[in-house]
Amino acid sequence: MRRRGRVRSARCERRRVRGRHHRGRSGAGRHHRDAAGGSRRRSCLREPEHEEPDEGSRSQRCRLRRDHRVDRARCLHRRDPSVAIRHRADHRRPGRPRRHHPESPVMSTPALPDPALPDPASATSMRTHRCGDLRREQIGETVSLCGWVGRRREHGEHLAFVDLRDHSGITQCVVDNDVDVRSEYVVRITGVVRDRPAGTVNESLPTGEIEVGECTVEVLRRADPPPFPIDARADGVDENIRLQYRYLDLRRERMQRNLRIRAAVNSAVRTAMERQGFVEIETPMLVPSTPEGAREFLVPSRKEPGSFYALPQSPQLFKQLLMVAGVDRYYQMARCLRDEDLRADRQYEFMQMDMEMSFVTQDDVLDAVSESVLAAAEAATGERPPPIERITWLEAMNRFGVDKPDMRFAMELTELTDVFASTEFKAFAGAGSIKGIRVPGGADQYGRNQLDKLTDRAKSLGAKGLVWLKVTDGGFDSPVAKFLSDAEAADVRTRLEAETGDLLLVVADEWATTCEVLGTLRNDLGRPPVHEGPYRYVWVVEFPLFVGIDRDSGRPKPGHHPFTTPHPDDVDKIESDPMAVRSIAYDLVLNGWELGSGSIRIHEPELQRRVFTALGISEDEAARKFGFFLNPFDYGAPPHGGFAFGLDRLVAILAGEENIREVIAFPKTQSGADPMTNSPVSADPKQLSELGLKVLPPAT
RNA sequence: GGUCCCGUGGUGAAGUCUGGAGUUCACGCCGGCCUGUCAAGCCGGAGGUCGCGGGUUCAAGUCCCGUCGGGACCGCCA
Repeated sequence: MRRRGRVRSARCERRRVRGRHHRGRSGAGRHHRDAAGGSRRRSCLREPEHEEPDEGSRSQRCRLRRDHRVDRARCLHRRDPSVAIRHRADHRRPGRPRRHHPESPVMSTPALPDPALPDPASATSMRTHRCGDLRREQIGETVSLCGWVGRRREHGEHLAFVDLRDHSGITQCVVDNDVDVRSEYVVRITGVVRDRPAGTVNESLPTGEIEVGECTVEVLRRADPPPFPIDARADGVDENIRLQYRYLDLRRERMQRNLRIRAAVNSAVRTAMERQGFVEIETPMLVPSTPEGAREFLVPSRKEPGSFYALPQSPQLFKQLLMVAGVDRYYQMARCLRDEDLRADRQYEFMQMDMEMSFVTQDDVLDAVSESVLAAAEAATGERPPPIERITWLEAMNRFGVDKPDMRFAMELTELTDVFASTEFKAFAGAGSIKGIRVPGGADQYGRNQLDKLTDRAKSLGAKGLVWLKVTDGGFDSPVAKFLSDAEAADVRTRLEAETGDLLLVVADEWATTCEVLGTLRNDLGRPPVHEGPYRYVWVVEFPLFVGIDRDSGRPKPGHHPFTTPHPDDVDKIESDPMAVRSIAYDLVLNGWELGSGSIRIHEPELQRRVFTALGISEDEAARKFGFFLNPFDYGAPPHGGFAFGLDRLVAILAGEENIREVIAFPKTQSGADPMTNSPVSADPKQLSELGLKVLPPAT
């Protein structure tokens, strides 16, 4: 009872302390943000009423997200991509003794630990094992674990189960004294590994056969209750709150796993590139602004007020100059920055595996990149994908309507132009291209309302309209059925292999529009979540050299960039039929996500001149805009080509995530803000004056 | 620049269409009970300026306008 009294008083005191602490913490948080200064939007964020998280996601989205999470977990369990990462200890040779002297110094982890050796990341001066390490082999050993207190299950004064958690997993510790430990306290627990009593094994935990008993608990740091549970339930928490407390979000298994998949991918990519003789070379972050491409982040120069650096949107020009420099094979895990609007698959800053090689053809580049991507996939999933297939851009457009086809599902575009060659139906007559897709069993799933929405969607994508046909036993249920001849109706049915109950969607327009609209609808209606089904890697090759006409200048726009080599078979057409010229440019696509792109570059001045001319760029303009880049070629540029793929996207898909923010430790929101650091913040007037800058009042 | 969805105790939701007292549910938190639990259980309690501002109304979480914040998408991303 004496002890209980102590506990009570300790808790009472804690309650008092906690009350003050809470207020103090909130105040401190505001103070911190106040110190950062900011615009009206940010000062609004700092208001007390905004201090507490107050934004919740809506039911449907959340339910979907939760369901998705469950499915994903199942799926991952099935494919088992992360076991090697999560439970590296499993790979230890049984019987090999573990080091468990608290004094044992442990040096830094090698980049590629030999899985056959004891994991050097395990023991430290303070612990003998990580929380996910212990198995039946350790029974009888006295161990020390360090970590955060997860769930506690108290059964009166002499028995409490504490789930001790670190990045590696959870171990149940049986505490029979009354130390006051609460959620997320940082503790060190020393005790003896023992068998769990019969019937109490937890099969859902890798450590579930054992527990640590006779525990001595040292509280290393008390902690306030977290704003959300540090487990899978936080998947449903508003992302803004997760980002505000990212350091807590990252404690969760899912996020730890994602960080480690990312590290494994990085490591595998580096190894694969180095094995192939590529040299990692860093290129500058402060670079000149380049005339073409994405909007750049500008960095003002202090030494030269009024002049600016740009942050690189890619190391493109440097890597090509490295080829001129005779490096032969370059690669870099390159941070790239683009000031364009953010999306689920786009952040301001992102990582690319950037590479370039000399004296090569397309096959050499594709082989080298494939090796690196497949090695990364194997590292993350434990399974090496089959060789990557190739299709041409034209085939991708015709069959899937997009240049980044998701080939995990069918619903391919079907050619119908010839069916309606002499149609009476005005909407189809004279259309450049008519194609359709079949939504199996879609007739019942799509009511009038949804079909109207699909039509709106098609129109917003540039189509003049959308024809829908519900397949019935005798024919079509459709507003346009009466305009189709019997022969046309029969042909449509046969071509699309339509069966009763299907929904058919038909678009008639210019070829590009028809493809694009149906390709988008195909994705809208048929695309599975990114983590489902097989991984379908595909090289899309033979991109057109020019795509579309620039609205402002009236010139053709380069499909990849203006230094891309035209396809040798099409070089003759650069002047006569530029839009028909293919290029040696290629994209790598995974499950409908563009992972990256590359090309064989032009290294001959004459060909470059012809392409510039086709692009409407005069010699003067070329010299002015690209001289700094192309003049070095005159000192001897080797034939070369390269590629870059986005690591964030690759990791996201391999981790089963729909959003690259989930595989970035500290991402930005869609508006480009970081709720944790509250960036961006307004600049100190002194900084501005040093840089010779003045902020204009907001235009109204 | 545009379209759409969403802001309700610490967290997630219901309530909003059809205005009538801050109502409800789950988790968490605080206290009590509890010796084999494992997202423990039982009992009790605290906690909200319904994002913010304006309007309509006798009356607004609910209707209208604006605004801030989050998300998805179009434009943009050579």
